[in-house]
Amino acid sequence: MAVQEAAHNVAVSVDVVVFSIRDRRLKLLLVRRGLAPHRGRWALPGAFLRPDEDLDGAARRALAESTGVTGVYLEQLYTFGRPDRDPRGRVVSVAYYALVPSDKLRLCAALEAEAIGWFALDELPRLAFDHAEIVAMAHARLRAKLGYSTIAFQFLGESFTIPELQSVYEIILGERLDKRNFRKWVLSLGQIEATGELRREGRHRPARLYRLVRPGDIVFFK
Amino acid sequence: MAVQEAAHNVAVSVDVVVFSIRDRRLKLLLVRRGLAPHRGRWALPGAFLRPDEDLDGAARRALAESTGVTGVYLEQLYTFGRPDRDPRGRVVSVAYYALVPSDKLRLCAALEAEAIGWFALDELPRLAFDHAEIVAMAHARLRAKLGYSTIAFQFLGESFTIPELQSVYEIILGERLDKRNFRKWVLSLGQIEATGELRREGRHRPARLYRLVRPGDIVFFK
DNA sequence: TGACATAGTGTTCTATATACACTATCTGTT
DNA sequence: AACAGATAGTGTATATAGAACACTATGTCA
Repeated sequence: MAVQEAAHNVAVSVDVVVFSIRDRRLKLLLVRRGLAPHRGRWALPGAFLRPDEDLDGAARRALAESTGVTGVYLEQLYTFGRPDRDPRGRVVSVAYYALVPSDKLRLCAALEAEAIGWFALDELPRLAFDHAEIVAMAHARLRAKLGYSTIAFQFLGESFTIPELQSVYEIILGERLDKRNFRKWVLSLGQIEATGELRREGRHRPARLYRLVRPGDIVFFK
Repeated sequence: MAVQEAAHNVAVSVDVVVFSIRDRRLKLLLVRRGLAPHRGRWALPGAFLRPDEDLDGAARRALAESTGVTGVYLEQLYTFGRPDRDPRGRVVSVAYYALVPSDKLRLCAALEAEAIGWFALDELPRLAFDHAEIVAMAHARLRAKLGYSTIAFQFLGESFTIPELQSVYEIILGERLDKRNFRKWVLSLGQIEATGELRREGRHRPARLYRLVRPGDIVFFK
């Protein structure tokens, strides 16, 4: 290939920041490295780019291999390429982040016995490579996008109650919100509609269920 | 290098969308390719990543080599890696965009005789590779960031008048703005202060000059 | 000195965001 | 059956931000 003559050769990897809400906290999935470098340290799930794979495909593969999860929201975040970021050689990493709804997590419970763990964002272990920097950027992007997109709905199943959605916002933003104002705001977006069903849970009044008007789409507003 | 065993080898390039305002229009700099593939077609200025260079450094080098411009605002945009995007082989391109103030452009007037051109965004020629896609994403990012950052000031010199700043917004957004509301808004941000000087230009009342309170910083608001 | 061109200035109205307290409906217990 | 406990659901008043809108000020050049 002609391009290889002019160009320095580099390995390209993808790393994925996998967010989910568990135990009413925002957590991310880490894998414990079995090999050097940084053996035994926690790291983001990742993979090297394969010859006929595009970047999104490599990120989906890395996610599926570590969690078994498919079909979730995935977005490219930033590309990290400091020459010394990997002691094995020149590795440029294209970072992604993924949002996994809690109900998809039960599917991969079997995997959890292995070297995989969910960590709250404020209780992260020391991470391999420059992964702490990647996580910080992913967290900032997630918080920013909450305010002007339907990204938060990706943490919930197909149908959800407004209090459930509110708690997603509260957990990610780290602050309590007024439930009257929240309900008014979310309904004014025109993105959700009542299913007509109720969800009963606990010994109290059941909540109305809603669904996205355009499920699967991420909508930007304002 | 151990990493090369597991990893497919890829060439990494950077491509830079260089924006500037010329003749009261938003334009971008393109270079005419002298070599195959896409010989003779217009393309974004770019470079292959060198062994000891980080990604930002490669982007600054590509910018300097094509325009002679240094010290301008530069931001990573997105990474493009479709397997077939370059017929020479596997090339992953980390795209950047740069904002060049009009007064820096006079410095590289000599270069303009060569295979370099400035093109208005709505009059682009057919571009090489997937560069049209890169340009579209850069333009969208630029417009979005206008509303919540001081990014627009990067198109102006150290001191500027409020009508000059307003025209930057109008050119990029493609719509006229009310000058009373614009002035009120921009002053309310607290990011600029009057220098006390005036700029006389043309046969009319001179305008007050302003400067950024924190020159060099890009500030995000709201 | 008058024509012309752009700079600079305030107020009103509308829409959006915030603050805030009580009633409704279910479960489980006595 | 009724009561306690828990969360769902509702409306109004105030404050803030954005939008619409027309005239005066100050320079140059003929």
